[in-house]
Amino acid sequence: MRQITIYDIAKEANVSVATVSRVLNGTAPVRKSTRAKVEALIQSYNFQPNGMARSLLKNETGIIGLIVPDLTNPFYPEVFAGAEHAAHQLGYTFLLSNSIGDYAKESDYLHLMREKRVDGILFMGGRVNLKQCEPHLAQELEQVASVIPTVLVNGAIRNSNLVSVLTDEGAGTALAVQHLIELGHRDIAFLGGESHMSTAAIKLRAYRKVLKDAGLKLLPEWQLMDSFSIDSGKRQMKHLLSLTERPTAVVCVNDYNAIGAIKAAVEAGLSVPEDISVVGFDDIPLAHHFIPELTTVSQQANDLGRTAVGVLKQMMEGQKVKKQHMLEPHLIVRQSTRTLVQHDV
Amino acid sequence: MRQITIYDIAKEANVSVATVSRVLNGTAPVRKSTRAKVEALIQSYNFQPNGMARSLLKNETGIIGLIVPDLTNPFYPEVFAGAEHAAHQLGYTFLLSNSIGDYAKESDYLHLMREKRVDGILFMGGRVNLKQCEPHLAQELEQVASVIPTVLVNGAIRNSNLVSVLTDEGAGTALAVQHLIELGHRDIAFLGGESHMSTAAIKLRAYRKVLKDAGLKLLPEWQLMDSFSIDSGKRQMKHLLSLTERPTAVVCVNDYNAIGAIKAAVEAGLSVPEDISVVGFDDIPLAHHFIPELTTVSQQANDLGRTAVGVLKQMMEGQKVKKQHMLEPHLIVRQSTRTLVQHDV
DNA sequence: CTGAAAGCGCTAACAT
DNA sequence: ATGTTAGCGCTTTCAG
Repeated sequence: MRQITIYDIAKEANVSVATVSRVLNGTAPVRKSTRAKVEALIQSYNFQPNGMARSLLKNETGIIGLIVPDLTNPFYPEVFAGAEHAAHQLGYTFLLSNSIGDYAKESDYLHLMREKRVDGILFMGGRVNLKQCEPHLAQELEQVASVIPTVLVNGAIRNSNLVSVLTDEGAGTALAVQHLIELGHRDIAFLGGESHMSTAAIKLRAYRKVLKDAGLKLLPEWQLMDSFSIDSGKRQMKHLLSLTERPTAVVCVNDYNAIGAIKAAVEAGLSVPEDISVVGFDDIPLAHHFIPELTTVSQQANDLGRTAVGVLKQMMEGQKVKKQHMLEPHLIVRQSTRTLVQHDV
Repeated sequence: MRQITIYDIAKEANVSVATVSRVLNGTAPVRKSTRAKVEALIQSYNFQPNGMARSLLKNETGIIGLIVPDLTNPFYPEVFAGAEHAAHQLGYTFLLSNSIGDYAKESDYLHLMREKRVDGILFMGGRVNLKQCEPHLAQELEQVASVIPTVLVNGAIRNSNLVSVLTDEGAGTALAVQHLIELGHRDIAFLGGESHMSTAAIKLRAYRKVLKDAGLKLLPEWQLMDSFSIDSGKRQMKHLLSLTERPTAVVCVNDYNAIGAIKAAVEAGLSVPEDISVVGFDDIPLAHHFIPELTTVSQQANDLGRTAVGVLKQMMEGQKVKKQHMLEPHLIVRQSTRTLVQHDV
């Protein structure tokens, strides 16, 4: 059914629409009595101005488009929460889309958001997590970004001008490996994710560098790549345990992998951390509720979201911003790692 | 910077805006050559029609407003995923808001969505999960619903005409309790959530009924109410273990409570399910990755989301729909429950 | 097959 | 302090 408009109110109050608009927005003085009359009408009709009309005129929607691969991965809701909090204070709401890492769907949504004229875009996952993003996908993103302020969250696209907000994952991994070394571990493996993703590559590189700098063993068969799931962690740990030369500790590409690894170890009759130390990455909420509680690297997902909105805001205001905004991760030591004890005493 | 409009295209192609509109929407035949000319221009300018203008005219936005208490609770992303999938196929996108169970924020968002003229609203959490919703909160919701098709997901408001899609939580709890009884348990406790929430009340009632019908012990001190968090589960289990008369199994209001309960039991030196059986509710993704894997009741969160969108769609099309759409939950038996063994042999 | 023009609901000059 | 009016960018009669 047709909703009440500003005209209906104006007519009934015997004033012009301009006056109604004025009381609505407080944009110019209105005599007290007229204001009261109008306000009463607004109340009684429960009138709410049409945002589309206003948006069309002002050329702004108050909406930020958020493209996320999969909200079911607890990392993203955390980022979302941070972003939402910041955005709400600035008066923005989110148009949200799950891209499921499907590039076509990402493109779909990119177009949709352009059509809907969102004021800004936050893009996570999919193509911006690739080690090497295909040119046409990158170009599409740049094209959109040239019209709508866009920031890549927790990812980046090389050789582009796209601005991104991300965690220093290399530094985070170094923290994890160093922690294990300090605990006396010398045989440390790396459980990776999909090798074409930049996060896996960055972390592997950091892992190698720290081990090398420490003069420790760098076995190829201890550098695994699979995917980011719990099952992947299980598979990789199973493989590790089947080797004749076993590591005493593993660094995982993310918390899911770590959980999978622990499950596999437990199923094989080992204890964590007594028999093998495991460190994760991300600090998903579950990490400190799992048994054992997970030692992990916090990406401060909340901050990531908050910062991304802050940067986006600046861009929407037409300010110039840095191309890269790096957040420092930090190590959270809990129960899944501990001092190496020599079993062969 | 100003974006290209249909007028720019029209002028450059030497046609009227009407013609451009026609090729854009295929709403009337256009001569092949003109069409080609226009399409070329659209391509080269990378023109994208302004959705706001169209929305204003058509009086529809293609947006569904989704109000959720907390995406950080893994149940909701699951619902979202189901809803998103269904909505995407129908051409809708979501405007998403975290209400954090804050009624004022819920109201805020309700107004916002009305202002933005979303085509429909999906409302979860907060006031619709209350055992008894305050009249003015209920009224506000009804007012919005009278203007915008609205469905309550996984909740309801008594004595209202608001339509809702929900799981039969009573039936689900009965399933859980019966399962324990069949395993030989006779001393079964209930770990609840906040007592003013309908879900806690409904589940408690079902728990009582099944036990009573089976002629089993119904101790008041085994019927706990706290909140829905992991910590709450811990607290409640700790309390239970401090009693002189301990249950051999517990039914929890949700998976978080169950996980907390297990943690507390483990910390107290017990094993699950050897010493005590635990069943959860919701089947969050974590449930089958936890150690031990959780026996739980699946709400089929995905279905909930999908169904809600289906019902909403019907409402948006002006169809009449049932007031209540009940989904049947089912039991998923995993590792956290098992046959009672007599310790006092 | 194509163009002219009205109008969706609102805001913001510009008058008065 | 208030009214008139011109758009914002698009779709859709209504004419040709």
